[in-house]
Amino acid sequence: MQPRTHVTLEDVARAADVSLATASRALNGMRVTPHLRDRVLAAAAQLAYTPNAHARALAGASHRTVGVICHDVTDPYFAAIAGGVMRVAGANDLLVMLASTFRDPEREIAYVSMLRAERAPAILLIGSGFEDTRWERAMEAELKPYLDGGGKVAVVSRHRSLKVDSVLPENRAGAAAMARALLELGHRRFAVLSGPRALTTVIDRLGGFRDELTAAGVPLDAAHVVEGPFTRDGGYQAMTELLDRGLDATCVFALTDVMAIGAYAALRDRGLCVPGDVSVAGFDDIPIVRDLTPPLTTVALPLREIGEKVMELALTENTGSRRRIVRLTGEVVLRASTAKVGS
Amino acid sequence: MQPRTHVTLEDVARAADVSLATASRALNGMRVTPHLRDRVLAAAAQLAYTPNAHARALAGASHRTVGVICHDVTDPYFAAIAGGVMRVAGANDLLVMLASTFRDPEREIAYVSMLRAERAPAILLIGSGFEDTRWERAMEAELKPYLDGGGKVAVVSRHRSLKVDSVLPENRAGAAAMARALLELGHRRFAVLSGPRALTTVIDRLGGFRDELTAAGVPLDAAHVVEGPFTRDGGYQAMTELLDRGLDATCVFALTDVMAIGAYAALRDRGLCVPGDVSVAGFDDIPIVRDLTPPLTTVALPLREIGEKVMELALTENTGSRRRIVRLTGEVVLRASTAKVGS
DNA sequence: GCGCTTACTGAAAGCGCATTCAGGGCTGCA
DNA sequence: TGCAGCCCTGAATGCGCTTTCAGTAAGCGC
Repeated sequence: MQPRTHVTLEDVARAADVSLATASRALNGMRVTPHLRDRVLAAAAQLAYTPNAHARALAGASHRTVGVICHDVTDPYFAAIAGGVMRVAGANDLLVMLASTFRDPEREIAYVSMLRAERAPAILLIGSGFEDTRWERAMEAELKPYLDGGGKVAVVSRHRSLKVDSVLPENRAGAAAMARALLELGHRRFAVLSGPRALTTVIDRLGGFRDELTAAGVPLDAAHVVEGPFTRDGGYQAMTELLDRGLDATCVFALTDVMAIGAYAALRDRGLCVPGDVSVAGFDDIPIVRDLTPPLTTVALPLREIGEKVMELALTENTGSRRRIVRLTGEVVLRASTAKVGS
Repeated sequence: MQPRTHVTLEDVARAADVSLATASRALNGMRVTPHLRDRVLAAAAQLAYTPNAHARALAGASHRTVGVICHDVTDPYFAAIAGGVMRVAGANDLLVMLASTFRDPEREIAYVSMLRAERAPAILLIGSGFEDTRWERAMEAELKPYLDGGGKVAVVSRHRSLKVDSVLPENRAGAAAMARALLELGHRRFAVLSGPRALTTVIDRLGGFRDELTAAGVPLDAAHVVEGPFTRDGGYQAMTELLDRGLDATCVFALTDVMAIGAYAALRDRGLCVPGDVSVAGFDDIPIVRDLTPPLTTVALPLREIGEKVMELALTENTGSRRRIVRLTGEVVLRASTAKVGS
């Protein structure tokens, strides 16, 4: 902000002809003679006075801006969760500082540092941590003094090594349930559109899916797992690679809906039909997938609720001695993108 | 934040056995004897010192958190623009406070007030203002002292009465171009899925479309314009209403892509084909519409660029005497959702 | 009407930092 | 060796606010 001078509390006090302390009290709703209070309020309104949040925070009043860090706001998955966070934040008269790391761990840490500097009362980390322990260590180191200082941290889908309150979608169970559902449809030859191996989300979803298949006697060949970034284009590329290799699967499981969208496009570009030629399933149930053609079979996560819960975790005191974990189950939703084999 | 005490600059100075001033200078990269500087830096690292952004802001250093207010982060249109804003913000080492009003004007003003209190160096307003002058007045009143205090404001698609730097998509021209394109395809009977009449975006897009049709001798019957909120469900409802009335149009123009998505669903639920039974066109070109079936004909706006530009406007000084206006043109992109009449 | 409690008010301290203003060590030149 | 001049350091000030602490006026019972 420019060096231009602002209206300060002192100006208001002078205009109302009361002391600074009285003006402060009047503005903060503490007991003040009605007569004086009115004068202060009138003066404040007349001068368009806005208290300086920095001075206020510095003087001890807790301030009301929480920090939220996600990978990418333009991704519907994060947008939906952020929406839930903001609903709860708004209801509690909180401002949200939303940062997008664009999947750069370095930037993520830089953001936490800035949020620490802001003395945000809470920091929310949304989205997979990097299994790469180097970064998780750095993050822990960054978070520790913050927590010691009384800050609150809550996370979604984060690496377990971070000892903080968490919202954990049941990725493993959800993927396993999807495996069962697909097996039930008669599929035996699967391919997986996977994400960066380092992400905990990938480990859980891929692991859950693979283990369930293995248990059913239908092992998943490593050659049928293709990796790509968790984006629409990543899904497109991965699907294309699969096709180039000569896909011999009847069903493709994309670890996220966004990747499945890319897979649809790749399939369409090759003239292949979903689910006629190949069934496709996703994970997350972002709002748009029910409007795809065909609507996507997926594991439905209560995205908005995830956002609400993580904000609530940060807002409520943890009275117990252990960190709290809210587990939210995903439910398989069968839509038209998956067909019975042989039908 | 809790009353728990933080590591302060004083602690660092003491640990490094230098004065407070020297510690401050060392940390801020000003000239200090290397020997002392190293000691300070080492002490800071060792104590996990994080400068208090509030104290810093209060002491005069400009602080680095800009405010962005949009209607709804979960809407891909706003998410895409926010993405652009964040890219530029990130490149400039700025934090973004992103607030979602959920289309409540009262909340929008409350957010501006909070941002003023935060002494954010810039406030960005993304999305249609409410033509209802009552709110625009209130917003002006809120913004005036902020601007007088040296704050920067930049807006996207905002009502013209706000005299601030603006990014303006060419809504009117874009809609007119779309009208021409559709006429060229042979369509003569149109329907429009419109949004809240009060929004400037609605006025421009609807006006541009209608005027162009009228000019071509194909007036748009008021009964063929249905209003709904700018959401997927709003589009669904509006389309359904049109269908219930006995739609006799060959082409439906949705004022936003998001509404068009809802229209697709409504049409599908009635067993109607796009574009076989009716052509559909949208506006915005949010990323997902090219993955719809059929891909949506729309007016493509450079959404990310819009976000980048508005952030840049706020970051650069306006040297001229008049407010700056960046006009971005939309381009008609014909995809498979619109067909030639009779073909 | 006097003394005491109660209820507000106002002065002042201090939150953590950037910055100004002097003062002191040092270099360089004579 | 002496003095001007420069650079760097440290003490002190103030940013705008909340909050304590002391003080004063009002209210009450006697």
